[in-house]
Amino acid sequence: MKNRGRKTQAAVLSVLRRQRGALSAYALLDELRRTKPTISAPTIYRALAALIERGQVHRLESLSAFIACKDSDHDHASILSICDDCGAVEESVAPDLLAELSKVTGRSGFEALRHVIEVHGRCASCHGGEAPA
Amino acid sequence: MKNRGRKTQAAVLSVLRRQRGALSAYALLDELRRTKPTISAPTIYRALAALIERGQVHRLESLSAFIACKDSDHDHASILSICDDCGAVEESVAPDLLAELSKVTGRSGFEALRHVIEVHGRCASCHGGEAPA
DNA sequence: CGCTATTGCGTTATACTGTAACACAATATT
DNA sequence: AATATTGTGTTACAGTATAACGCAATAGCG
Repeated sequence: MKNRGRKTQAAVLSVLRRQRGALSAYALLDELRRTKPTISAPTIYRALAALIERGQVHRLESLSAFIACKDSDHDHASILSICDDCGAVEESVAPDLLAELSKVTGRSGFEALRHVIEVHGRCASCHGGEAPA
Repeated sequence: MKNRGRKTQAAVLSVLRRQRGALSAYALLDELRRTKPTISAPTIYRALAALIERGQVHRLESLSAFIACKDSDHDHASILSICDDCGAVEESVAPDLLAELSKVTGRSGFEALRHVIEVHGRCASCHGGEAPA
C-alpha cells in the first residue's frame, strides 16, 4: 500500500493551499493540531519532504517556511518572489533564465543540479500602496 | 568609537576565510572558543550580521551556514554554487542575469530588492572524480 | 485463515539555529 | 570628574529540525 502517509500529506497540502503566504513548519503544526491534536513535528516534516519531492510544496530557504505550489505543471525549479511587507509569495517560471544560470555556474565545470532562486522585495499592492509603518 | 565590535568581527572573518567551505554559526562558535572560551551565540550572530551588511560574508540560506566573500569588490548579489559532495562554495557574478531576474519577477509589478541565488550540484573535481560513497 | 516478516508512520526526546532582554563597558557630554 | 548614551557581551529562551524507537499496517508463508 502506497497511501499510508497520504492522509497527512493531503491535510498538510490543504492547509498550505488555504494560505496567502508561506507557513512555518510549526505554524502548520498548530493549524493541523486543531483537527488532530496529537500530531507532532516529525510527522509534519515527513509529509513536507514527500510533498516537496513531488513538487507540490516549495520550501522557502530564506524564510524556513513552506508554501503550496501554485501551478502544478512545472517540473523545473521555481522563482519565488517574496513580499517582505505582506508575506505574499509569487511563483514565476523562466526556463531560459535557469539555463543561463547553469551556464554561468558551469564556467568552472560546476554541474548544477538544483536551483534555489528567491527574490525578496515588495509586491505590486504593497509598494504601490501606503507607506509602511 | 566605531571599532568596538570590530575585534570579534575580524576574528569571525579570519576563521571563515580559513575554510574551504561554509561554516554553521555553531561550528564557527566552537572554533572561536578555542581562543576565547567565553564567546557565545549572539556575539557571533551580531558579528555575522555586521559582516553580511558590509558584504564581507554571505549567508547560505539553503544551508543555514556562512562563508567569507571571496571577491570583495562587488556590491550586487552573488550567485553561490554549492558542491553537495565536498562542500566547496564558488561565487559567480552576473549582473545581466540579475537584471533579467528582476524583469521576470517584475512582470506582476513586484519590486525586487534582494536576490537569493544558490545552486546546488557538484564541483568540477567531484563530478569528474571517483564515484560517491 | 492465522503467523511471521517487513515497511515505514507516529511519537518521544533531543540537537541545532537564532534572538529577546538585560547588565555592563566604553565613549560622549556637561 | 560625574552623568548620559550607545551598543557589546551574556544569560536565558524561543523556533527549527531530526535521530531513534516502537507500533500499525500490510505482505508473504504455512
